[in-house]
Amino acid sequence: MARPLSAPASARVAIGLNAVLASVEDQRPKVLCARGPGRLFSLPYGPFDPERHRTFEIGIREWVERQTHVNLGYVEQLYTFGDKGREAPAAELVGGEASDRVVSVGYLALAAEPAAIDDATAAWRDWYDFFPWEDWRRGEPAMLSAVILPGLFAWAAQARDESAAENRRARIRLAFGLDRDGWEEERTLDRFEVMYEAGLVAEATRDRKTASRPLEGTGLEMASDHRRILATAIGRLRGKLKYRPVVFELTPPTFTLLTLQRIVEAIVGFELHKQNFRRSIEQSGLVVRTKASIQQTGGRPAALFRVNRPALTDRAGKGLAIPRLRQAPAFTFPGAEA
Amino acid sequence: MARPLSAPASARVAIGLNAVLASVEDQRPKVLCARGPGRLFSLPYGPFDPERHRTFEIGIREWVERQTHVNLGYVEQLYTFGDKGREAPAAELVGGEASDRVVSVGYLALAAEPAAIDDATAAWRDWYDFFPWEDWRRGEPAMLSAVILPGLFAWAAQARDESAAENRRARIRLAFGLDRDGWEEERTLDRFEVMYEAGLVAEATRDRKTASRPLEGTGLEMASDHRRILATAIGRLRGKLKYRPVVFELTPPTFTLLTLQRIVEAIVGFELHKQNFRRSIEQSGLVVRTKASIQQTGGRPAALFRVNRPALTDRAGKGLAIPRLRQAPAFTFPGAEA
DNA sequence: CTATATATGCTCAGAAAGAGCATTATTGCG
DNA sequence: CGCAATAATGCTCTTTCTGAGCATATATAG
Repeated sequence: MARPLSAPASARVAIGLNAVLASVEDQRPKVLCARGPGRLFSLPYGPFDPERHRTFEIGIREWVERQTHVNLGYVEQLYTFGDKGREAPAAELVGGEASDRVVSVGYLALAAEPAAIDDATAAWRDWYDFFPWEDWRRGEPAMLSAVILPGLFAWAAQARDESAAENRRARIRLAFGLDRDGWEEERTLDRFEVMYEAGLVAEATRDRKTASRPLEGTGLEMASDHRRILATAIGRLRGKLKYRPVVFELTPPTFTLLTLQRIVEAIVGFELHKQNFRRSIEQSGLVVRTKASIQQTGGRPAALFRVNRPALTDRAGKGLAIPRLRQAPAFTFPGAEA
Repeated sequence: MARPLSAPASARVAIGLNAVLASVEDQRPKVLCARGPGRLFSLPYGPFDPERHRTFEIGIREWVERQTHVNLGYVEQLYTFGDKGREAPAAELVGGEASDRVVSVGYLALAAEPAAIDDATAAWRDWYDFFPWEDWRRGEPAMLSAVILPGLFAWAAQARDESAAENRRARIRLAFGLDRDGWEEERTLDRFEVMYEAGLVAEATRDRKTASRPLEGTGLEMASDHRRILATAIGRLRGKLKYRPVVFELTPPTFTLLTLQRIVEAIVGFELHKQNFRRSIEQSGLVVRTKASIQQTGGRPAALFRVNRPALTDRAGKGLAIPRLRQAPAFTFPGAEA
């Protein structure tokens, strides 16, 4: 079992740090974007400099905070992306020579509010601009059954043999909740990857040279594999909500329970049962009622709450209950499936 | 917002792949270990060669399978470790010059059974040799209240001010379940990190030059930060069991429900309620009863089950229920705490 | 045949989760 | 002012999930 202490020089690669800096504003989940090569949106990216940064996290915090003046409350490593071909498009712009391998470590960071960005090349974007099919707050997104699922089924049908086709169908079922489990909001990445493989998103046609054209309604393209990273981040955040009290990294100092609910809904992408949401939040002990209350437009004034900081560290083990409304009616699988 | 397409040459680093290859044999969770420098145990390690491997996962599979002849069923990226100082000990062996930064991407892999290793320098070890306090199957490990907690409390008491001390105490409470939530098996990494910071494990005394001596009963030392990686893997696997049917990567082709239960218990580190475990397994539809049965030593013969493969992909969304027995009586916090 | 050791079947109680009804406060308008 | 509209809050009910434990069935070892 070889254990070389250092890799051959040929094996050196550059490491980049990608940040998905998320925030919720006005019932919209936002992500900080830059304009990459070819005017594509991209995630803010900074090289990791081993000379200056003792850890990745220090590196990420430093350059994000310096460039955006946003104080990162919460930072979490997402995934390390090292697939070949990630940088292919860039290499081709440069002239077709074999591109340097760039490995990037993706981070998820949360900010309480989308601070003004002083850089004209950067802006906060609603993350559903990139994943319109992920927002079910106003019901099932139309492009799902109109465009995406038909496209996926066609792709499944093109498989070389029946076993491969069944395999593709199973992946579609799982990712899009066509089986008894229904739509699982945290499968964001699975959904994007199936769509990518099926050639339904712009990145797919760009990365391969094949002619399958991306469809309308499959969201905005991003540079490199940034949309995949963003999908990973959304899925991770959606999952994390349930078992860690991370929402409070996104809340203002004081908020009503409905505000809190809207923030959660913006992230998970569907509406919650109001009364049950309050019940579980109040029981959790993660928030405390302040004496103040606030009246929004028409309606009984709402009590203002604030985070119960000590409970946050003590009970870091608990997340929020996500009381769904009636399970969205599962799609029926056209042909071949029940 | 700078987005350099390639990092300066100074920023290049070597990437290593570390594998935690886990298996369960004879009611013991095992991990494949090599003997590192200084005869310390280490995790198998291979350099990532961007020329040869299109993805990390391909790289990991290739060299682990080649060297161990174990077919990796399940492979999952764990975390990317890039902290400075990770390789300090090695560098010092080499002569004290500034060590090259090595970033390592840790992977968790599962194998159905610990295949014979043809390499004298490698061996399967019970992972509780490294984390004896994590095995509660025969009740609370003695060294916890005898050695570890006292050590941690002493560390908390040494904090510079009361606020820092309370902070340390909160971390200890959370990691070791001293508060109302009780012991949470998946907090393996938190526990190890607190112990490391408190100087209770051998790695801590080795890495700093300080004189705090590691205590008896705090497990076997590993090279570099491999024990941290292993702790991450154990925690991840323990958590994953609950929401993905990964156990079946560790089972023989056919097994009794008790065998399955023992495998789960080996991983989570505590005993389960037998009847409730069966109930949930049978309801899950993840296994099917075969006609065969088997009689072990004394006792009614047990039905043999096998995995229900189609259900595994379809219902990949569900994990196993972990029906705990009576919550282990929470420790009481000495002094200062209730 | 008896003592033991499991495997299996079932029941019961309490907690958690999903739904929906009823009441209470405010604002905007005739 | 009285009424409609809009939320915020309080509660109840039912269904599931979970934790525990009792009872019965089927082997093996004397």
